[in-house]
This record gives sequence, structure tokens and C-alpha cells, in this order.
Amino acid sequence: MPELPEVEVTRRSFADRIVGARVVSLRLGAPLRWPLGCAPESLVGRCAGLVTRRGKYLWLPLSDASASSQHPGGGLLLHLGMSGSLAFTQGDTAPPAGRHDHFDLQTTQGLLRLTDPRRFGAVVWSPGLDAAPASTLLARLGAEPFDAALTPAHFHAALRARRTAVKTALLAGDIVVGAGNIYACEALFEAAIDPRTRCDRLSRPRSERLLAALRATLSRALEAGGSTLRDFRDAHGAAGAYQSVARVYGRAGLACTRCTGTVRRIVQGQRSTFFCPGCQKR
DNA sequence: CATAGCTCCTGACCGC
DNA sequence: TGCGGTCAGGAGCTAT
Repeated sequence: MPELPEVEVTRRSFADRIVGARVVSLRLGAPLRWPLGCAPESLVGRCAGLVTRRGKYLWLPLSDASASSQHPGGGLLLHLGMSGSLAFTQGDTAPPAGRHDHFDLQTTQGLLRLTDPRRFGAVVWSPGLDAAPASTLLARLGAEPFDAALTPAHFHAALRARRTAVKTALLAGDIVVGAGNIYACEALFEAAIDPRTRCDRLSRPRSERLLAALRATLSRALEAGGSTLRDFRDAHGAAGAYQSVARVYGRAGLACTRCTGTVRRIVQGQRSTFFCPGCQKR
């Protein structure tokens, strides 16, 4: 579920409400992908800074002004995995923790709660963004899709060095981050490129078209508030609307919206790929 | 080294 | 209605 647009929508929905808040208490539910990596009590009293995003990770800075602190910087690296969502509830209205609520951060300004049925998500303490474990987890990430430094020339050069299918490369996130299965399929459809095309066979104009299509797809999803294919909600609990405009994702067997063909489902790297063989060419 | 496959976990859905 | 099988949006880890 949560690809870059959903993660960014989540960030925007609570960043300005949690900034400046002090940590009051923590509650840990069932284990997530990795252990928290610190004693929960050690975070009490820390002050939340501005939430930032890198790829599909969120970084919540938690600073400690006290002189005794070993890590005055530090913060929590958050990931929503496949089924996670964050809610930030102000006041005393926070519902009691449910079966899938696995992390609560009670602050002076509200409760930040991670709900994650599949528990592929993560909340990890790191003494800094440039220190392990955060730096290790972020080390392999490719360029941010909207970074101006990611030029068509750079993108094409990165693709030329690979032999995998272009869909697989988009998903891997080590050239450019942000696309998950839905947006990778949608961007390839928009660029009219067959998802099985080898990266090193993509011409410069076609790779440029793909980069533009990826950016357009992610921007539109962001504007729509993200996709809600199953259960995505932002930190206010609002659902997204983008799934209603998916052109190929989840549409196997249905008519293509651009040509007379039929959308097909194949499997690449154990993941479903949806595309139209009529208008997406190698 | 690049690449392919496996894996974590729960829930929804489908066919019988 | 119940049961078993299949599939699901991520991404780090391990083997080749």
C-alpha cells in the first residue's frame, strides 16, 4: 500500500501538529520488522522536530536538551511496510489500542500510533540520520524522484548499466525511489513501455519519457491524497482517491483505456505486473 | 559484482 | 457457513 505518495501524504498530515511536542510515554505492541533499538523510557522528555521523508521512510527527530544525554540528536526512523498507517490524535480522543496497533508515542500534543496488521513496518531508534542504523537502511536508496539532480541523462545512464526488466528496476528503488507496485505499473503504462523491457535496451528518449511519466504519476497520486486500495489512511484518518484512476493496476482482463487491447497480468520477481500488450512496447 | 529468490505476518477473497 | 489454497501495496537478506 504505502508508496511514496502515501508516505508523503502521511508526513504532511501530522508533521506540523507533532513538531515541538514532548514525549510522555511509549507503548510497544507485537514485534515489528526490527526491534526499537533503545530503551523506551530513554525517549521520554525528548522533543519532536520536523518530520522528513527519504524514499518511503519517515524520520522523526527527537532531540534531548539535557546535558546527560548521550545522543542529543537522534530520532525514530519509521516505515509503513505493506500494511502500515500512522494516526496522530490530538486531545483525549485516542481510542484504546487495538489488535493491530503496535506502536504508540504519547506526546504532549497528541498520540502518534502505528497500525500495521502485517507488521512489515518498522520503528527504529537511531542516534542520527547519518548514523547507524538509519544510515545503513537509507544507504542503498536511489534518487528522490523530484530531485532536480536526477536528470534524464543520469537516469538513462543508470538504466544502461542494468540488464533486469525495467519494472523490476523501478521497484528495486536503487536508481529512483518512490514507486511501488502500483505506480511502477502505472508509470510504465503512461510511458507506453513494456514492463519486461531490459533496462539496457531502453533508448534515451524512452527513458526520458519514463522519468517524466513516473514523476507525473507520483504527482497526481500525491494531489489525490494517495491510493486507498485496501486500507490506507493519512494521520487524520482520511482515505485517498487515486485507486479510482488506475489505468492498468488490478485491471487484468479489462479493456485498455487507450487502445482496443486487454490489460494483462504477468509475474515479475514474484510480484504482479499489469500492462497492456497493445500499447506498451519493448 | 549483479541478480534472483526467499522471507517476515495477517487478512481478504475465491472455489468447493 | 466452513475450510484450504492463493494472493497482497515492501525491502532486507542470502545464495548463486
